[in-house]
Amino acid sequence: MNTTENVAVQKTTKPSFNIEEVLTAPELARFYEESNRTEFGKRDTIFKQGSRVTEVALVISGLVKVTREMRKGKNLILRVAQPGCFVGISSGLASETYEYSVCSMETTTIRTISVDTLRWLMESNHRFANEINQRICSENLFNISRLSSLLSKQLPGRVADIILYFSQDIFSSNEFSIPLTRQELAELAGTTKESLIRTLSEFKNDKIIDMNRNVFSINSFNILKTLSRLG
Amino acid sequence: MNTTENVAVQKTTKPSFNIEEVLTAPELARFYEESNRTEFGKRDTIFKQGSRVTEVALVISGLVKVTREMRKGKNLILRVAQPGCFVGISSGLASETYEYSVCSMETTTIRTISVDTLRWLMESNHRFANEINQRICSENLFNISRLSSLLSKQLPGRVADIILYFSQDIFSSNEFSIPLTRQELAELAGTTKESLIRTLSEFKNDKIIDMNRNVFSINSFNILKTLSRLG
DNA sequence: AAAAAATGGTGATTTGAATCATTCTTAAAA
DNA sequence: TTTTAAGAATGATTCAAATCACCATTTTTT
Repeated sequence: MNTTENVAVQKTTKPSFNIEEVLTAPELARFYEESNRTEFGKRDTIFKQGSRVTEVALVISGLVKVTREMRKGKNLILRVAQPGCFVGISSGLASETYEYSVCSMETTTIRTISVDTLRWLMESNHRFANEINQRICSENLFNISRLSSLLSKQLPGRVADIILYFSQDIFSSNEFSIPLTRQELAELAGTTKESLIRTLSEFKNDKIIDMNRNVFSINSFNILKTLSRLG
Repeated sequence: MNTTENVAVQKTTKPSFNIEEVLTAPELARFYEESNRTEFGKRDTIFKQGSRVTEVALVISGLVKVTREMRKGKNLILRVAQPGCFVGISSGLASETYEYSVCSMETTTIRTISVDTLRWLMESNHRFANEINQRICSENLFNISRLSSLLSKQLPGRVADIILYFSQDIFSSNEFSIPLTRQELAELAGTTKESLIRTLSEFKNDKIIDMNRNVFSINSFNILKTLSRLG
């Protein structure tokens, strides 16, 4: 057995620092001067996969999803980003175009800065640069973890993973309302709408969770964790 | 249709810069002073998933594979790293333990440096830091690309991907000998030994490739690319 | 050189999940 | 309110790939 378990979803969506604390006054001034605050509705496109990268964004309030558009109509939700998270950095620093789309899941405010400004801030402030580096690396490890989970676990394990993900990483609660459709939940679990629904229904029948419409509550964390572990 | 196609394997394994060119004389001196040159045999473990991260490595010569150990006996090869590539950076900068194993595929020389030395170099030299950042981001985009390919393509497309990967990214030739067993090729394509063998045999019967033992040669790049594209 | 182990290859069978088809339900639009 | 559309749910069927069971071949060890 491995020391590193395949917990598909780790605490990588949670921000580990606050801009205001890390940047100096002049850097912060420049950040606010050169960034643009934008508001988005319940389900708007913030960055579109395939379009030219100009900016990265910091989520101020709300919730966004980062999705990879695969073949026609098939999507994979990579992660959900919360206030304090940056989105678009990997594409910004290593690609000409966005390699994924970013969409709001609810009313959301973001601040966008140009890639140049990001680079300037990173050169100007080592601590900031370190924090950004660490986030990129964490995101990378998170993707590796998902790669192995999505590839090696079967449905019950993957569905358990996404329930634990929302409970632990996003809402820090065992009762929560998920602002995603069944189709989107399937895109997070790497499956189809029908299969996801079936698995959720089984969980409900087995009293592992309660669920009405989009409100979920977890009855047995242990069973979910076991399902996640055993795949 | 998307602008960004799911080319599973992109040129992320190729190094984009040379240490000697980027570091200053004193930095280089420190790099050589604080790094250790180590030689490995045909299939040795360099870093072991789950063990405490102390160092990252620069591949000097040879070829290594980066693998994620999933459940009992199930592995996924994440990438093949060539001379000039660093391995272990994501784990080094964002984890206490290695999140993947690194193993030599042939006689290999590496230089290891401590994470502290890596951090020092990154703080000391902006260009070096930028290059490292860019590599981490590329690796991340590469993993995202694989995630979507492995999840959305079926076997012929995934097998076509790995043949194209070795041909284009690793050996830059349409005839090459792959230093991996069938089992390992399966671990790269995210499938089982038997299924991989069957698919390769079909490719051979259809005259898309020639193959005897570990020597592969590509007869039709176009068919492979089409298979990769259509999944 | 003989024995043992690891790797390569094949056929038959099983199976998890995708797909297809349809109904029910909630939300939005006319 | 009625109509229309979008989302949720369930059953029946199909299918790609995993698993199981072997045998052949190559490599390594004794």
